[in-house]
Amino acid sequence: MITIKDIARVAGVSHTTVSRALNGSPLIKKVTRDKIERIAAEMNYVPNYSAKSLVTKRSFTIGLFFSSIEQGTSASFLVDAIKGITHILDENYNLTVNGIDGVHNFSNIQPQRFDGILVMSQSDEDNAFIYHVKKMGIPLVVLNRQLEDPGIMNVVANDREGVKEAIDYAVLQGHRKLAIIEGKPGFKSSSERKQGFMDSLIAGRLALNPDYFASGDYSIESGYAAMTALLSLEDQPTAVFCSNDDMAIGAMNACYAHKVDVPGQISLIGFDDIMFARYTNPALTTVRKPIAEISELGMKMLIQLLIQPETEPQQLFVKTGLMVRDTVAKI
Amino acid sequence: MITIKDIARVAGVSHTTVSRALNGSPLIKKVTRDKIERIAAEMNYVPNYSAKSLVTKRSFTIGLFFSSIEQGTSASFLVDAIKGITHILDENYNLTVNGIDGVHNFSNIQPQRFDGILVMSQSDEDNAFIYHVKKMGIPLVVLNRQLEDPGIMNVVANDREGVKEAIDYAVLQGHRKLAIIEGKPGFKSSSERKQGFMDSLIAGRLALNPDYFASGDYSIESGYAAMTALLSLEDQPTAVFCSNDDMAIGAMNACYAHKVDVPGQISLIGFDDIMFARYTNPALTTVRKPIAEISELGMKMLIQLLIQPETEPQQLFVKTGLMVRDTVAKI
DNA sequence: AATAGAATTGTTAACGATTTCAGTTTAGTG
DNA sequence: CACTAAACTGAAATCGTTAACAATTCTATT
Repeated sequence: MITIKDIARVAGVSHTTVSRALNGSPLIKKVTRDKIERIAAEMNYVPNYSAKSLVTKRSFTIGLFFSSIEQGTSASFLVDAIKGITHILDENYNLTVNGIDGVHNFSNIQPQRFDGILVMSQSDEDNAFIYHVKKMGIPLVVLNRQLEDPGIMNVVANDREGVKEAIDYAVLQGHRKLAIIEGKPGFKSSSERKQGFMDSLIAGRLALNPDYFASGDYSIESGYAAMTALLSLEDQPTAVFCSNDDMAIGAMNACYAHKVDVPGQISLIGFDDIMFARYTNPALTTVRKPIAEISELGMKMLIQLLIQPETEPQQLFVKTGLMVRDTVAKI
Repeated sequence: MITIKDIARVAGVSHTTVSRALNGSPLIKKVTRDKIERIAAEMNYVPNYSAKSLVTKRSFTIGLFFSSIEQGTSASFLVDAIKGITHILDENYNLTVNGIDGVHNFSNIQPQRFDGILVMSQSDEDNAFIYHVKKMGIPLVVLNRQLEDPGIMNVVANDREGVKEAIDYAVLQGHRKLAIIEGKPGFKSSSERKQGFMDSLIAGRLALNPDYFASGDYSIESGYAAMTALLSLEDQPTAVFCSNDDMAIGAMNACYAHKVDVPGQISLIGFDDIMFARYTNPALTTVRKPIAEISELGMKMLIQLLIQPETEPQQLFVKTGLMVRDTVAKI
């Protein structure tokens, strides 16, 4: 492996000069810099990042942490997040991916090992991790889950508003009896989406029927079960909002199994707009959650934080969008 | 930040002794080791990995490279792979995730930065990257795509055999007119699956009708288009093998759009067994491809390679399995 | 009690970069 | 032409660790 000293020898300068030339220091004459850069290229020089890190105390790695990758994290989620991030991230930074539930030893999470950390958070349980990162003084952006703490940079979708818009649309189509299949208890997104649902009903002066609040946990199976329960009701709802697309797919399966026509008998609305949403039969009307945009924006904020550690933390909202497809009937 | 020298001062020994004690060297007396470990724990010592890396020339990071994460990589794929790997990987190793199409500068790929590399390969085009890694002498395991080169550790599913088994099953159900929607041209998996398809037909002494070979590219849309073409045929097939589940979903949509009953009029078989396969209507009969197992096994081989660089490369096959569900009719 | 040999521990020099401070050119000014 | 400021370059220290080799302390043997 060739080092700056080798280059220095060939160029007839000190290794200090080489270091400066290669790092764009203004102290170096143009001709010297050009010569050194040429020689470095010719010799296929690649800097040793361990040495760099040791002295600059920067690790050149960004950590992306999910609540869990073993369970509960829908697949498209992870991909879109990684896409959004690598899209922005400088090529000689490393992006590491981990589940928070997989780090048993917080001591590995220190400034020394991560220049910055992105947390794709789904649950309050992540807070222990988040506060550890904060305490360690590592630049941090929390994505996807709205935080109470204004001291942490936070990028989220406006779930509540997005759901309200979707339910408003269903009401506009004539629906008066609307049910919800709720998300995983304890997840902030669950309560936000439920709020959006209720906001719309209240704004439309519609009754909140306790029978129409079915519980779920974001899994396909729970959507199936909740829908089955809803279908067994004396007074069936005409439209059901599912707190994510996976549950909507489960719900659609339940309808299929019980020979209930969608949207003829029951209308369905999902949340997320996963890739398959447009390919269910009929195609699922849902709220698009822009994970890639959230991640991209989050990464941008993190970079900002790396450059200017004193940047004031803010809470940024990314707009959701209603994707009108074929599962909501006009009645 | 506290260093081994701080510990040495407190313990009244040299920093070398501390280093040895903390790294399990047999040269250290038990009482000394115990004392040092106790002090280190009390002082919340965490080793500086940059310094460690600099002198040991190990980076403590493993690179996972996909052909692309921008396109063509189905979501569940990536998640399952990461799951399988993190499951095995030691906690103080970092796992970085990247698209090969995202590395424009091969010079960043060196032994210095990666202790080992896993390539989740889909296309021949990855070869340039793969051979760069090999040339650099970085321990390497290629997953998912079968390589010609016996000099590289390779873990793959037995696609061909898996498909043959599935088609055999369809033939057993009475199907005589079978079509295939092929995968993305240039992908090894495409030709392997096609081969398995043909193997079965030949073994069953069935004719190979050129009209029944429709081209696709693994995308949902291409499945839709190919199925539409197949449906316009004078003499329609009774069963269609789709080279992956995404295309099968597209194909199912095409049937739905053309009011063709599945499996009443046309039977469908997929490949991969993605999470949604069991929730299509009707549920998709498909071949399960064990990505998590492949990744896990691959990671194990890589660890083996890290310990014993001279381990003989081998080609390992992981078994696929036929998931019989509801899209193949008995006729 | 002396001593060889084994068992521990310590000294010092890397590893490959950046950075501080000092030294040397070069250019500009009177 | 001398002198000073600006521009550039170099020497040496430093980052936190491991490792080669040297030195010391035990243990057991004579």
